[in-house]
This record gives sequence, structure tokens and C-alpha cells, in this order.
Amino acid sequence: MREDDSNWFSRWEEELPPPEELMPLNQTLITPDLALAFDIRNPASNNTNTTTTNSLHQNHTPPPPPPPLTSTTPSPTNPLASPHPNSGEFAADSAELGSGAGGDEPARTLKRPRLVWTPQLHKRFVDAVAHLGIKNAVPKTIMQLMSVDGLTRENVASHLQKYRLYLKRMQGLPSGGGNGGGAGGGGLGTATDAATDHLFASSPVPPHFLRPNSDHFLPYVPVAALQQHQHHQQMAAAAAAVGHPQLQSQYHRPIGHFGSPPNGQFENPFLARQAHQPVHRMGAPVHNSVPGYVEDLESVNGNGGRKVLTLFPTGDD
DNA sequence: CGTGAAATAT
DNA sequence: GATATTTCAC
Repeated sequence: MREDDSNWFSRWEEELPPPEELMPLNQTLITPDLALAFDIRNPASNNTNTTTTNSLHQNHTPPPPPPPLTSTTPSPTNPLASPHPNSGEFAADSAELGSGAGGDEPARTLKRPRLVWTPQLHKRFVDAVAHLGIKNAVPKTIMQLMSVDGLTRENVASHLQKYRLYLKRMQGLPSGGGNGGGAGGGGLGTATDAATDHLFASSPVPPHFLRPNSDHFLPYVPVAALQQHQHHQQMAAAAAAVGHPQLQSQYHRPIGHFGSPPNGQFENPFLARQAHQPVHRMGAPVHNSVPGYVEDLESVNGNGGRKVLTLFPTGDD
């Protein structure tokens, strides 16, 4: 059964995980103490040996440097004056660690913690790729389109790679459902596919991806009325999504698992920063007029009524 | 710069 | 041990 592309989106809702993200996040949860800086990495959790049972992951990682990531901060004038003073950007930093040995030289060599690709972030990624088209779906473009602060080209490239594999695997067995035997004729790795499925399954796969033929991209429709009465809190972008919640005591709320979705695999509803407006012009031959690319916000009615806002047009052409 | 594969951390 | 993510190399 081939459904129109317009339907593929509808399926998202059902396939998408129950948005526990709906849960009203109150910035109140974040006390000023917590809201300071983030970023941590276990310097000692690095063991080349696979045998030593060093389960000591708990170490204090001094919150080093400021969160500022890429220097691309055009922010000339923010037309979107955020009504919430708290949620726009994060304070610079307080540099109050005093722990251990000094530590304050990191401004540049900032080793970012592992980036956690949450369903939301992944969705953004997919959306960006969908808008760009496989043709221009290159890390650099995607990264720029995503405008997620903290995201780097390497991150996107890495994820893109996995995403491609996932699509490939999918084309082999689109069989919805348990498909047990791989069959498809591919006979390739099997361990990584199933695993990635969970993560990628959270985000809808645009039909265009399965379509090596069509390389046309959507013109992107501006969201005329995006005045939702319910504004969700906005926190740092990927930066906040990084690191571990356990020790992380900064811009990340102790949100654990809200509700348990049937799928059971979501718990990090962090928000990606609404990027700035225009994307840097690159030497790309194509003129992608991508004005403020607004990502769809998760708007759900706490009353069972699930409502999702999408920006891009569903119908391909 | 982009992509592929390996290494590492969780 | 498996998976996710990061890093190196081409």
C-alpha cells in the first residue's frame, strides 16, 4: 500500500513516541545554582583495556569553559525578542569551580562531551535533510540548516552516515512489522541495524529519501501562524543535550523519564535552539533560499489530543 | 569537504 | 556486551 506522502506524515503521530516531552517544563526546576554551565567529560573513564572493570564513572568534571561554541554568532538583532529572559541563552559562566587543579584554560580546546542524538534532535536532522534533499544533504549544509548551537560538522557527518545506512537497510526490508528474516537479499551487518532502528524509527523518514530519483526539494513554507498559546521552555541546544544528566548540574533539568511510552526509549526532551535567521552563504551552486527555517514545535494537547506542527509541506509535488 | 571505517566511551 | 558517538584516514 503506498500512501500519498501526505499520509506518511500522519503516520508519524502514531509512530512517534508519546510525547512525554509535553510535560510542562518549568524553568523553576532549574535553580540558578544549576543554571550556570555545563559540559563535562570523564577524563578518567578512558580505558583502552576492555578487561579492567573500572566502573567508576562518577567523577567530578569541572565545568570548564563557557558554552560558547562556534564563533558564528551573527546575532545582529534578534527580531525574536524572547519573552522569556531565562530561556534564550545561557549565561556565560561563573567559573566557580575551584575543584582540583585549576582548570581554566580551556576556552578554545573545548572537548565536548558525547552528543546525544535525541529523537527530537534527530528529527531536526531528518527535517533538514528532507528540506535539502539528498543532493545537498551534506554535513555542512545540514549542520547549517539545523542551526543547532553546539552541533558540529563532525557530529552531523557521523550521524548522517548512520542515517544513510539505516535508509539503505530500510529499503531492503520495508516490511513493516516483525520481519524476521532478513531476506532482502542483502545479508549485511545485522547488529547495528536493529539498534539504529530504534533511534531512527522515532523520526519519520521522508519518502524522498527512498526515492533516488527525485532530487527536488521543497520550497519550504513559512509558518504563517505559529502563535501557540503554550510556549515551551527553551534551553540551550545540543550543548544541553550533551553530557550526562547524572553529574550534569547545569542547564539541564533532572528530568528523568516521564511516563513510559510503549516504546520506552525517550527521555531527553531538550530543545534545540532556534537558530538565527539566515544561513551563511556557501559556495553552493544552488540557491537554497532557506529563510528562518523554523522547526516544528512539539505542540500537544495534554488532553490526549495530539497535535503536531510541521512546517514543510507534506505533498511532494 | 565529504565519506568510510575503526576506536572509544557509555 | 552492545550500542552510540567520536575520531582518523582516504
